Amino acid sequence: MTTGYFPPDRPALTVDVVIFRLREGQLETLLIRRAALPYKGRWAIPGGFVRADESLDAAARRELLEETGIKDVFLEQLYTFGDPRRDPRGRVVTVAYFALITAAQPPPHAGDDAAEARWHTMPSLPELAFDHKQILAYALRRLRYKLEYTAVGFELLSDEFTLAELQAAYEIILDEPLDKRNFRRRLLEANVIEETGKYRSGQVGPRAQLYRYRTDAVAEVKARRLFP
Amino acid sequence: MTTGYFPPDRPALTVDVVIFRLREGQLETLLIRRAALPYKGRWAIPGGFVRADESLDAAARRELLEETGIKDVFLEQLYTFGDPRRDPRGRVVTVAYFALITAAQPPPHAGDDAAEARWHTMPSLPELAFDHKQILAYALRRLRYKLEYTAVGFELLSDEFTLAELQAAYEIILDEPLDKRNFRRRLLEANVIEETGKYRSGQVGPRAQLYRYRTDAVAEVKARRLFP
DNA sequence: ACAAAAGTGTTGAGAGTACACCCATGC
DNA sequence: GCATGGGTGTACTCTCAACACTTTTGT
Repeated sequence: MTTGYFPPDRPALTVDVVIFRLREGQLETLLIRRAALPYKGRWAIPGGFVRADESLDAAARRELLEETGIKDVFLEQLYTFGDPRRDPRGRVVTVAYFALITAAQPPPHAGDDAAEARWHTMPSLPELAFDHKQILAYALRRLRYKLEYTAVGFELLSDEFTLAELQAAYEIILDEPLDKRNFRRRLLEANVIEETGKYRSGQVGPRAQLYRYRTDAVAEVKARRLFP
Repeated sequence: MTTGYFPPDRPALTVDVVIFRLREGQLETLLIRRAALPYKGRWAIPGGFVRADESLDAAARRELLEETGIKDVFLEQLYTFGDPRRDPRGRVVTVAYFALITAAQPPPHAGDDAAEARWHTMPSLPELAFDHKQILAYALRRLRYKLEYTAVGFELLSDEFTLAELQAAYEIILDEPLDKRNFRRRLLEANVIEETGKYRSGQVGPRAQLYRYRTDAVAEVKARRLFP
């Protein structure tokens, strides 16, 4: 950092928020259809300009609220994309975030800069505006990665959940089947969830114990070191 | 992303590059003493404004070259810091990078915005300008983290190195002793280094085999999953 | 000859993985 | 009564961690 001089030509700064949820056995992300040029009519990750007096986190949180009406969710800075030609209008640098929300949230409402807002299932996405395909791929990679060494999976479920639901969430995101007994044992031994004493019933079959995430749990896993 | 309208008041955008090297058994970082207000005379992480036509990576690379005369090093984006009050002059958002270089590099030369550039050993640092203490702490955490699941340690050594040197590097950064036999076995089994056939001699004791990093090695480690 | 540093294997403990059946409930 | 889904234990394999001596070379 920097001289006392301030450059006159500054890039515009935006935040883009990749929002994930699980629904009906699928991973979904919220996209908006652009109402304005450039890329008018294309789908894009929701986002907007950072205001003069707000932090980046606050800007991301505000965009999330405006797009979906949701607050108090998991939100994490992802990466900053700054290729000079990523926006045909001129220099726009974007700080990408990713958010995880539960399926039981109010439906999105299109903002003034979006003609439409809709959930898209992850494997089958439309063409995206700008470099948003790249940003989304990055977000998905990060989600999978975080899932493996962090207790972030709970952010996609409601407060109380069964172990079967949690396992299903992991299987959807990691895209591989998991062993039920091993899953349960490890999760319980890790001491990050606790029984609520309540049960989910109504379906065919026995009632399932409901669990909740232990807020006092420290759920970071040490990676197995290779070096060394 | 965004309407067709472009906001008139944009934050200034800088890159700051935390540069690490190992020297004489210590982890060092390059700091510059600020020649201008604010924080005149304080030590700071080298950095500068992003130019209109360059990517963020290019800006970081340019700053690194200007501060140290070095190119072709390990450089990675770290995090973007955007608190509205982090710079008293006004809104400045900075994209932090971190770089790893070998000790055998030309000495730094102070740029026009720095009164002085000097290497500081990591545990004992002076007071820093802006939020640079926080940025540096973040960079160190990331370095340690990366070291455990990535083959990044080699970036701090010269092209050819002995296993003892590599182990010493790990011990300095992780700040804990490592077992020699386990270290060697695991590293060799991981297949990321190869013998050069040459030896380091001159010191008391037997000659030590020199190794080099295998450029074709894929050196990412799967984390041990906790969830599930 | 002595000090410094390189190199080399084995064992025990713990974690990870694979695998199948019984029982409660709703229809 | 039957289909669905919840819940439970064990054995094997592999990885990880702890640990000490011999040999080479420079002074």
